[in-house]
Amino acid sequence: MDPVFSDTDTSCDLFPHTDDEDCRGSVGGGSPQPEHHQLQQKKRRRGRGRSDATAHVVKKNRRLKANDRERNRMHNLNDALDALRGVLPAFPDETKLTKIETLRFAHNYIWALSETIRIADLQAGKSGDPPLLLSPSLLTDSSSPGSDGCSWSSSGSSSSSSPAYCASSPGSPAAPEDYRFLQQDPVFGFRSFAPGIY
DNA sequence: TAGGCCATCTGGTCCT
DNA sequence: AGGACCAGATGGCCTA
Repeated sequence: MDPVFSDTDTSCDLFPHTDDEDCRGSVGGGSPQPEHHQLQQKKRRRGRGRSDATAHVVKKNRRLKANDRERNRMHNLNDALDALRGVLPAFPDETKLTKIETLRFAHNYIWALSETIRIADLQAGKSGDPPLLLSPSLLTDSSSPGSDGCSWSSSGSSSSSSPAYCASSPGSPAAPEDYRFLQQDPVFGFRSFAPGIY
């Protein structure tokens, strides 16, 4: 971190006019010189130093404003991530997804929903039945890998729009037979149910 | 205590 | 010129 612009900086940066000499007195000073020379140097230093200090203050203020904007920007980003967490299936232990987990999970979640729709449409086309979208039976097929008691209810008691908690694995809706290629990610575990994301 | 996650600061770059 | 975006650095907190 640049000590010059750190927030814990001395008043020299923020209030250069309050203790002018203390702040810049050491710059180039220290060596014994004749009095008028010292005075001239002091004047010169003062003139040059003031503009330097002014530029310094301007720079510092700009930096502080930029820091503030950056902070707000990151807060907005975090708010968006929180909103995203809010629409993703929750986890039984209520552990908050990390940022990277949230993004990966959202990616997988969207992918899984798309697959669900695609497969449902295919099945509907074969049988002539009306399209079956997000069927609970489709998503909770107990024979499918990764489905160990997870339930998904679009009209259940838990939530009108969110899938219910998974009993032992976080979040991911159970996959039908067609999802047999889905595998647990060694790192992400059940939270990852789409291949080839990384 | 090491490692992961996070917030914040910072300087660089690009865009308006 | 100023703002937005980005990536690196740093330090704090938490957990295994």
